[in-house]
This record gives sequence, structure tokens and C-alpha cells, in this order.
Amino acid sequence: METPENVTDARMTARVSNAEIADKFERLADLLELQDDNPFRVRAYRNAARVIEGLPRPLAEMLAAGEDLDELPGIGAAIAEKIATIVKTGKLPALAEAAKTTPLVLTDLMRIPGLGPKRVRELYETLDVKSAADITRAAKSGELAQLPGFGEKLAGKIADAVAHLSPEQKRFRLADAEKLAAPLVEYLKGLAGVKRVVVAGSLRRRRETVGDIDILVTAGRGAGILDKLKRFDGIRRVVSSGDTRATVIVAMNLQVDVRVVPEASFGAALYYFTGSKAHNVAVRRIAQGKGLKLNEYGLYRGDTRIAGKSEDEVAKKLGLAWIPPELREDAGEIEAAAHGRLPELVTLEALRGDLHSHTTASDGHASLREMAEAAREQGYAYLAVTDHTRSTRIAHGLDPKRLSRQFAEIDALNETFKGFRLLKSAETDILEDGSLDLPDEVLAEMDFVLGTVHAHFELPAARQTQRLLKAFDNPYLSGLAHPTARQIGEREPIRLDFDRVCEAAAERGIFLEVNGQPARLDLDASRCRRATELGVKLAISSDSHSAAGLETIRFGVDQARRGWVGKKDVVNTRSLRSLRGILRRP
DNA sequence: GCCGTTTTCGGCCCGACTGTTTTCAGTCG
Repeated sequence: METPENVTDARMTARVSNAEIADKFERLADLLELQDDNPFRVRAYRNAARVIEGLPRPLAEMLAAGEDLDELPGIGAAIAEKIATIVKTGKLPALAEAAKTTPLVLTDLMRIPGLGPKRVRELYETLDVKSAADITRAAKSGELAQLPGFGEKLAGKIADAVAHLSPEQKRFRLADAEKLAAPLVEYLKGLAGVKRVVVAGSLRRRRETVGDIDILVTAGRGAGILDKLKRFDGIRRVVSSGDTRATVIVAMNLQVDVRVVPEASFGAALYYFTGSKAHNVAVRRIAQGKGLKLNEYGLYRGDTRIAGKSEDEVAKKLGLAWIPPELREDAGEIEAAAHGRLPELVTLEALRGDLHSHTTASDGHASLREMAEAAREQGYAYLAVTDHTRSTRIAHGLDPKRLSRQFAEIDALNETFKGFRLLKSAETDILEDGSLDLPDEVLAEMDFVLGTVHAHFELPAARQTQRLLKAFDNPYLSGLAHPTARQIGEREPIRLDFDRVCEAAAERGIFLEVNGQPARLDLDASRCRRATELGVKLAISSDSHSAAGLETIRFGVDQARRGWVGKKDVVNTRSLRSLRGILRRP
């Protein structure tokens, strides 16, 4: 029996988030770099910050559970101890120590394009520059250009960068970045001499947000692609442009890097340009260990190129299996590829149906029939209709009476289908006390029950966890929709003991959803990975509110793949018969 | 500061572009 008391322990009250811890190490790296400290030490801190940011669980919770943090990649005894100190005191003494001689505010200046540690230090030591406003002043007075190594042009560029400084560097949702990149990709494809145009970088890795766009072009010599690129009318500004690479700014202030390589280097260039940086570094180290050199032009033994045409060729020569781009984050995929242990990732094609959709009955824009037809066109065997329930008034949530009418309508429609079924369900509110928004006799009418948190996002972790566990105790509940309720860039995930929720879900056979709405992508990739490690089954769903919206399920597939999720982990890769076998009934 | 199919010490990815330079430093990805 679960009580609030036995989920209220130290790990639940932790206030220092992983993001804050990562930021402290990032700042420490900045300060040490300003102080010209050992660059490898600096890199170690940055590396640790990156690892910390990608963790699925709060470090505070892992510490409370007695886990050894120095088993995490890139985190050794020294950093593990520093993390423990931060969790305990909220402070990183090494950071305070470094800030004694180098003001912490200087780390903000290092975020300005064109300013790195050397230039910031020069600005500070010579002109006592400590802020963006100081830079503007120094530029106006002409002092900036007088600094050694600066000059008129550089001073102008820096002043310009300061003037166009946005409050924080913006990242774009994956779906938005895709749309913004499309016209430029089409334009490049249409240019004479162009052989291939491929999107690489974080967009190819399908990261949930994208900071800039990388496009790889193969073309014959002298095709002048980068000159023609500048004539594309969607380009606002050219940041830099050389023989093989150009950086431009397009709509929404989005940065696009275009790289042109010869066809023979396509594979090596695609590998290099896809990243991530950490993955590339690790793979190049493997090359180095074999006495080879890997760069964007190929894999070399001495001056001889031994691979480069395709990614597969490069990987093979390094003794690795080809790694899907979604996994290239230096998070264990390289070891797995070396030992033939890469997971067989779920694919869009493997999905047999969709377990989350809405109709005009609640806040959708298509009728039952229209949704069914769209699902059949998609090749699905089933589509669950999961309109909102009465507590979600803003979405015209359904009460038992309206639901029962909908179920009758679904029954009638199903009579007309062959090889396809609409499933009766509802996106049922989990109320603050963990009870469901509908009585059991209504839940009993459904093919399965989907539960979700739509209000009271701010509960403390212990209560939020307890709320979900209580909902899981309802024998009708089969799945949990958008489990953390986060919205990218708008709402933080609800606080809960994620492992505990996963353990309970695994025990009871409740699936967690990977919601494909571009603003949600919930579970996120790292939680997908953690959940499946703990034996939880997932459903990848569109949460579509229109017929066309069914296609957003692919963004859910992307995140599941990034989370190492295999076909067998996903319930809606099953046939309807097999799916029915695992949906809960009392 | 981290890490180990050479290593518990001695390494630590690699190249493009810019602007400042008389041959390269700084920044970026």
C-alpha cells in the first residue's frame, strides 16, 4: 500500500535541478578558460555539463538513492564530489574561487558571437569592459578598434553583434526548423551542378529543438554553389562565406550553415556534419587509435583515403556498425556499435495504429468519420478516439451522457469498416486526488482508458507521484498520456519521482505515451530510454486534433528512437488482436 | 579533469573562415 509518507523522502525535496548544476560547470569552464587554465580541464567541465543536461533523472535523486555518480561517462571522482557539494549546499566553491579573480559576468560576454575567452579577457583587462553596454561604449569611442589584434572591421562586427543581441539564444522546435529549412533545401536542389542536398546536424539527429540548420551539398568543382546561395531571396544576412562553407541567416533569425563537398567525400562529410560534436570527437579518437585520421573529406591512412563515399563505409573501416543519426550523442552508442549491440529502433512504418486522437466532440476539428478515414489512408488497423472528459471544460470535455452517444456512433461506424476499427476511449482527467474523471461503469464501456494530468501541474513531487500511483490503482487505466505534461519552452515537466512511476507502470502493465505534438514530445528522449530500461511499454501517439494532424506521430517516433526504443517496446506496433491482449481489464 | 583492446601516466579531434597579421591567432562548429 502506497501512502504519501513513504514517497516523501530526501530525493523528493531536492531543489537543485540538473540544468542549474550543468550551468555551474559551464560557467566554471568559462572562467577557467578566461584564466587560460588547462584546456583539457576546461573541456572536462563542459563535457560533464553536457552529460548532466542529458540525464533523465535529477542528480539529487540519484545521490539520495546512493548511486555512484562517477560511473557516469565524463564524470570522475572530482566532479562527482563537486556535484554532491552543489546538491547539499547549492554552491560550487570552485566557481566562487575562480570568480574572485575573474568576474562571473564576463561569462555572459563569451556568449556574444565573435567573442571568445581571449578577446573577452583583453577587453576586460585593457578597457575594464564588463557588460554589453561597455562594449558599445568602447566601440563608439574607438578604443575597441585600437586593441591589439582587433582593428576597425572586427570592432564593427562585435558592436553589431551586441546591437542585435537577443535576450537568449533561441532554439527552434524540430517541426518549425524543418519548415524553415525546406525552401532553402528546395532552392539548392534546383541549382545547376548540384548532385545531392541533405539536411544534417541536429535536425537529422531529430533533436527536439534545433539551434541552427546544417545543409550538406555535393556538387562538381566550380559549380559556384555558395555564390548562388547568396542570391536566394530568403537570406537576410551572410555571416561568412568561403570556398566550401557559408553561414547565412534566414527568416526568424535562424542560422543556416551550408557545406559543399565533392561527391567522393559525401559519407565522411555527412558523418562529420551530422554530429553531435561529442560523438564526432569520440569517433575520431577511435580512428586515431587505429592509426587513421577522420575528417570531413574521408578516413585516411597517411595521405591515402580509405573510405568516404558513404557513412556505412566509414563506419565499417572503423570497426563499427552504422549508427542511426538519432543515437549519435556519445551516450553509449559507439560501444554498442563496436560490439554489435545497437538496438533495432522502432520505425514509423512499424506502427499499426494510433492511440490518441480528438474529434469535434471535444476540441478536435474533424468528425469521427473523417478521422477514421484519415487513419485508414495512413494504413492503420486502428485509431483510438480519446476526446477530453468533462473536467477539461475549455476543450468541451465529454460527460458520461455524451460519451455514451459517441460510443454508439463508433459502434455503428465500425460496422462499415473492414480491417479497421475505431477504439472507444477517452483522454480521462486524473483529478488532483488521483481519482479519474469518470465513473467505473463508463470506463467499463471503453476499449481502454487513457489517463492524463491536465491541471494542478504545480504539486510537489511527492504528491504528484502519489496522484499518479493512485490513478494507476484504477484497474481500468491502461495508459498515461503526455506523462510529464511539459510543453517545450513553455511549461516545465511536472515534478515527480519518475522511476517510481515507471516501476508502478511496468508492474501493472500500464503504457506511457510518447506524444508526437511538436510542442510536447512527451516523454522526451531520455525519459523514453529510462522508462524502457525499467521495463515500461510505450505508445507512440499523434494526439491529433485534425485529419492532417495524424502525421505528427512521426515526431514521437523520432524521440522514441533517440531514446533507444525498439519496436517491441511500443504497444501500437502490435496487431489489434495482440494489443487487446495487453490492455487492462479488471 | 577524465580515461584505458597499447596505458593508472600521458595523452586528450580536426578543419574552415575572418581579420589581423607578415606567418597566424581567435572563434566556431
